[in-house]
Amino acid sequence: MTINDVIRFLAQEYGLPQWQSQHDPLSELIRAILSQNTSDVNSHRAFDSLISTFGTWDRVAEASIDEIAKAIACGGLSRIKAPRIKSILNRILNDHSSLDLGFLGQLPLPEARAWLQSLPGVGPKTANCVLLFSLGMPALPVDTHVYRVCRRLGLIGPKVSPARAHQVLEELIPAEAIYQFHINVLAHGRRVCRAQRPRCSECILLEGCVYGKGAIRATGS
DNA sequence: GCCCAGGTGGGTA
DNA sequence: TACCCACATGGG
Repeated sequence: MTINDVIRFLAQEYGLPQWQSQHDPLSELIRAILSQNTSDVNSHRAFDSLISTFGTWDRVAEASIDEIAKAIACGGLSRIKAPRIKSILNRILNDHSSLDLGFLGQLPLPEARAWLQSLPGVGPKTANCVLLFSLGMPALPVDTHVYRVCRRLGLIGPKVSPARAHQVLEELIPAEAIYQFHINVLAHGRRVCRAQRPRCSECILLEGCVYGKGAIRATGS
């Protein structure tokens, strides 16, 4: 089985999601930070609270760390995330004089990613969320679900770290298929691969597939 | 009351 | 470089 077989199978099972930008890059960035190590319910709650409390990002930038922390407390980890959000907004204002990350769309992917990752609290996963979901760039956010499913599929070896997995998977998956791959892997993970087992016996993709012999290869079609 | 959800950065060897 | 751990809240 090849990566193209996996992509084709996922498309048959879950469809062909078409990319469309749902949030501006800054909102996507703040959403991604609030989602770090946090359940979806809590992170959405924290984002909504931040918006309803301050209204605009300029007002968030003017607020104190304590005020931001209070607004996002319902999401958890507020004492870590509030200073990061404050620092990020100040950095954007200092570098670009307005709270607009649209300039990222004009940069080559590696430069846009490097700039994002230079921000406090922004690692590869958070940076790639902004690049993929808001700007439509071929960057793959590897969260715990994507990491777990891709390991079981043999797309990444058992000793590949989550940080390195970003590079490995982006080299493996055709750029034009990254968005649908991400969406469909999450859908697949939710449906059949949740159990904490080294292999997922009910996963169709994994029949006969083990690390090493029989594992999915990057080459071929 | 306990477990699970779930990225980043700092410290250490 | 690799590993370990702190970080905080809410739902089941």
